[in-house]
Amino acid sequence: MTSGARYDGMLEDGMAHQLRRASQAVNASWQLRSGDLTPPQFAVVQILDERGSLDQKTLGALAAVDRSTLTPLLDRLLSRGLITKNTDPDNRRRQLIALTPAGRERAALGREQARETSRWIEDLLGPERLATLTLLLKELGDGGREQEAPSR
Amino acid sequence: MTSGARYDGMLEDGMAHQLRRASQAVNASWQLRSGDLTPPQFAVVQILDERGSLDQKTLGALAAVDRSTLTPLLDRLLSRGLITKNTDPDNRRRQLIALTPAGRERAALGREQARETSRWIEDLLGPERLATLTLLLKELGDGGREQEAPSR
DNA sequence: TATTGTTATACTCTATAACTATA
DNA sequence: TATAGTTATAGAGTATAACAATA
Repeated sequence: MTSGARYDGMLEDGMAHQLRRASQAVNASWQLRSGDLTPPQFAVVQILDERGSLDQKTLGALAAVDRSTLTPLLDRLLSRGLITKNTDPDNRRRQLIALTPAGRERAALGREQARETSRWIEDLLGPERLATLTLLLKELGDGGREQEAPSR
Repeated sequence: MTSGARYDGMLEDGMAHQLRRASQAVNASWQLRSGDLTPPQFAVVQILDERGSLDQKTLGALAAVDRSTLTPLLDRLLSRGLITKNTDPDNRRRQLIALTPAGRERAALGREQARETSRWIEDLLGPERLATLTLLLKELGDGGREQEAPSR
């Protein structure tokens, strides 16, 4: 579990490290409750629940999952009976992904579990700072998409 | 504040997802510059540079890396000539890890690369919000350590 | 008996490149 | 030729459990 002392020195600069540590904590809290859905899996299920049937390209973009990662991820959800996968008759290159009834149930449960994790973080930081953190993370996540290649 | 009032409106997609997306962005920025050191590898190298020789248990705790993850991670750094590994004569169960001269050079380069990533984030968020984000992530990371295990 | 680290095992994420089948 | 998705491949992180060596 990697508990114990923390590093507080020069890694002040290492945002990647801070993000990783924060993720470990949140993921641990999440996993305590969810157990059987990883964060990207949960994202996929939530998005499908919100938006209905989607092709893989759209789904992958929304969930921030690479297409070559998405295929095996969907395979796992498929084998658990949470989603269906059907060729789009209008464009037979596309696979349309949708939640099964069991998938929709799992999504609803997941939302409640996410709320619990949220509450846990709120107990730690307070509601205002949780809102601030969410906002900053979202900006960081969005901003990163527009990153330009390095000049070499 | 009303007792039942919780901040659960904006977080339907889940904090884990936001953290993951932010990590993707920062890791991409980091990888653009660092290329050959993953975030946990970098953490290990930085810690060794700052604190000198450390046994694996201490090192793993500081870097937030599980002991069974640390062994192969160190193997990779070892095969790249960045660290040395020697049995502690005072306690032969312990392996003392230290940076080689090449490892110290890599650490110095890594600090500069981390600073560049930091600047990139600062350009995105501004200095004040970068400081806020760092603080909140640190609290979140620290807070997670105190999470109790589930009763099973 | 307890501690330190290794190994075996398993799962998932991540991404590049080559490939299939459509369009 | 371009697009959607799959597959092959490779590398790394994550963790649990069993184990050896040492204390």
